Amino acid sequence: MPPAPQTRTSTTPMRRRLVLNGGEDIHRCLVCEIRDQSVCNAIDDNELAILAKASKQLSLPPATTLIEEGSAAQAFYNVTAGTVKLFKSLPDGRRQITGFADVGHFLGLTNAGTYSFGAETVNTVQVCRFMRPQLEILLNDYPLFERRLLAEVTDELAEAQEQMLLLGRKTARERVASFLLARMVHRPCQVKGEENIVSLPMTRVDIADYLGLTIETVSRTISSLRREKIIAGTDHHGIRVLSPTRLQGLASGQEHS
Amino acid sequence: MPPAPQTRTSTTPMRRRLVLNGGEDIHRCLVCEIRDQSVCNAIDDNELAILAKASKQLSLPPATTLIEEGSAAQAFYNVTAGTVKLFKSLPDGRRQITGFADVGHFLGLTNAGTYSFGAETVNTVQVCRFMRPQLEILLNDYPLFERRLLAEVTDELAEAQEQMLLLGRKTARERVASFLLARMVHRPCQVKGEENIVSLPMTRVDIADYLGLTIETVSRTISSLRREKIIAGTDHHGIRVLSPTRLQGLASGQEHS
DNA sequence: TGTGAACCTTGATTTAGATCAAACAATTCA
DNA sequence: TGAATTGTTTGATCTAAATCAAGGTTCACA
Repeated sequence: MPPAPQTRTSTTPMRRRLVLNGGEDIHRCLVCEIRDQSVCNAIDDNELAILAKASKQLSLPPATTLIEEGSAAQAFYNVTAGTVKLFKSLPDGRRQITGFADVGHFLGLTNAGTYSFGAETVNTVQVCRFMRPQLEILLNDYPLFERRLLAEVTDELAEAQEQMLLLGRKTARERVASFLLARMVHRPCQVKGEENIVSLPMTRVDIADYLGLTIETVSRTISSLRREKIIAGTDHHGIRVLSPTRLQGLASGQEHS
Repeated sequence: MPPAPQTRTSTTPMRRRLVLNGGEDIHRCLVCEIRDQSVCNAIDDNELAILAKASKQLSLPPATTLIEEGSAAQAFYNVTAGTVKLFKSLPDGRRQITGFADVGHFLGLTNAGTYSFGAETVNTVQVCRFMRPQLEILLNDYPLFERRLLAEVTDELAEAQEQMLLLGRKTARERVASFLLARMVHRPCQVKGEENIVSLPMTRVDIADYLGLTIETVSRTISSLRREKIIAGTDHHGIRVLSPTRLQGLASGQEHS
């Protein structure tokens, strides 16, 4: 696709020239289907060319390292397709997945010069990459963008606190139930009549590393929920929730009350 | 102390009048000793009267509820003295402390209309309280303030991720070591020659609820570290670290490598 | 379409930390 | 000052989840 001619208006300040170096299709952001799910919806329609130029779209195969733990913080990513796992590790290899970033989520924000976490694709992923200087220009020039990012980070912090409650105080059963429920609520299956299908693109190892359990415990717990007809298996990467109510009760520890 | 006369300059936009309703000493922020440790350092010296008027200083006794879990989000607090614990609970009473906010830290930021967490003072605490509308005015009028807040929340998220690694993957010994080390590093004792003294204003119950353990395990672990001469007790609320190196090794799981 | 590798499940056994129990400080306040 | 209360330590026992072990599935690709 040939790049469309630049149609900057006279009101655009000169320093925005700095971001106009991507060489990508400037219509990319205009036609982006998930824009209103992400921080990019803070940029006005007639400024989207600037956003497109500030970022570069990348398509990444499964198990690609996006961010190496401890490496220099150079880029910021917005996920437009697929799922990325974020994690922290101990020297002996123990790993904790701190979150899954799927469609509409960003990753790579940090104050330090180096990333304190790693990031790897779970499946085939599309991201828009913003290099740090470009990101800073966006933050400076678009107050709404900064506000949106603040809101997004605040939400992530609330999610992290919920996960601390899970890791510190919930049983294995409660953890698995919480996980399935959260994925059902936050990433509902789009197909009609299939609302209660939870997609699990990640492996059991990833689920275990997210829930602070072993793969054996995750597997046993899922089997047990299946035996009790609370869930039903479609295949290993999809689960149908038969009783959202019971799952909800389990997740908040109200099994025997 | 009588309130000093208002000396607003002619450049102050009219809508800032909205924040000029505190009736407090407008010099409070100017003489605030911990201003440069907090988000307030984003406000220029000659604008500090606005900050003082936008907030109200409160002195709170130990065990005061600042934020009720699930209550309407009406205020934002900046801690200027003492320590506040933030927590989340399950219906049956299990509790996870998600962090301790001490001097210089803020609390109460949320996107939702209600707080998803609770907050209670550990000891005698001084806070500056900003009501939501005032906070929003500050965010709108002072880009630096907003930027500083974004940085602060980003840091908190990184801390939360570190805590998830602790809760999900560390042993009791590693958790206690990490906790002592983090408190030593982030809240160093000011007294000269006493650099390795860690102050623990919270009870064992609080430490246990922060580390995802029971009080018995916390107590036993501290006793064991004392027996091994890695730490020495001053009293129950103070610990001297005898070997920061060994503690650091323990905290990152390198005990037997 | 078959074969190896990666992934998942189930069973037996072990263990770190929880729970139960009791004594021992420290702090409050009458 | 001392009795009550709250907080801490230590010991004995239990258990949820880890570890160890072995099959069973699924998937990629030759």
